[in-house]
Amino acid sequence: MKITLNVTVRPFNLDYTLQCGQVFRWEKHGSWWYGVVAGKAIKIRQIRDVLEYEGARTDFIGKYFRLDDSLPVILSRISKDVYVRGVVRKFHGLRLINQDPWECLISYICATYKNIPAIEDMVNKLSKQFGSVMTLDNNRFYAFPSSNSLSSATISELVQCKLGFRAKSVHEAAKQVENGAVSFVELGSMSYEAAKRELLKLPGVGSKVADCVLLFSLNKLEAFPVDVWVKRTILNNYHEHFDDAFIRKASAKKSLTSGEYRRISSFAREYFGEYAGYAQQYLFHNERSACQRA
DNA sequence: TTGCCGCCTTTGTA
DNA sequence: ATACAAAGGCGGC
Repeated sequence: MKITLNVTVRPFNLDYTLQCGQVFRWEKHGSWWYGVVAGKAIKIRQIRDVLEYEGARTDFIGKYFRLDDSLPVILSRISKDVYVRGVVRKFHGLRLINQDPWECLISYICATYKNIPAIEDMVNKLSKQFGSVMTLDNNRFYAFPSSNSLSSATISELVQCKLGFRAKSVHEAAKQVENGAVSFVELGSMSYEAAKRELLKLPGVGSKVADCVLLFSLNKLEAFPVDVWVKRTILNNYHEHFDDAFIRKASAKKSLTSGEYRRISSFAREYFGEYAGYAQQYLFHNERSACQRA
């Protein structure tokens, strides 16, 4: 199956989109990217204007990669100054992905105080241990485990997947999803603020994790997750929007208080506007790629 | 109500 | 080798 994008009207860069650290389960072999989405193995590649794929329907690909988002409009809206304009130009075509909320929630609970390679390792171990196996091009792939399978796993089994202190949160969150205490369908229909209040009730979910779930899987494009990289880039490049005492205090510490988090993310939401989440992902990817480390 | 401290596993890197 | 950083959260005071 193929989609012709016409990238001048509908810009898209598959590599930036899958490499920028928003998803953890895609791997590139040769020119093809392989991943498991919605319980099915998919392969996809991009050659200039053409997106070629197997294992999914066209409408699913379009929805997953948000191909209906008008990137020219979004990028022009968030390009409020020369700095962000440069970053947007550098990674032009990067799109947010519309992830499965359940997988996104567990992935970002695991992401707490871990770097991206370690997160990929944890999520792959969870999938191999608890997910169903499938084959594509003679390679084995594993579905992301269901809420039922993670809620019925033991803590020690989860610890063996290198989750550490996150194991209890993952287990408890899985139980709450499984028993219906949280419904992603309901969250999707709520406002950003209301959905965030609900997510914050889950164990292992604070402001940052909640914003990631809202942005990456619940269509709340105004969400602006602030992790260590985003904090760094905002305080360095937008310091004129904060007083010196705040800059010094927030820069010195590794983790933010909830007040400091709110101050940075609400500044960004007001400054970048309704598509602040897109700005966040471009800035995050730029800050991280400026550093050599994965 | 808010702020600040210390701790929470594990892995990789300098 | 030993220390530090990593898409933070939470309970204590």
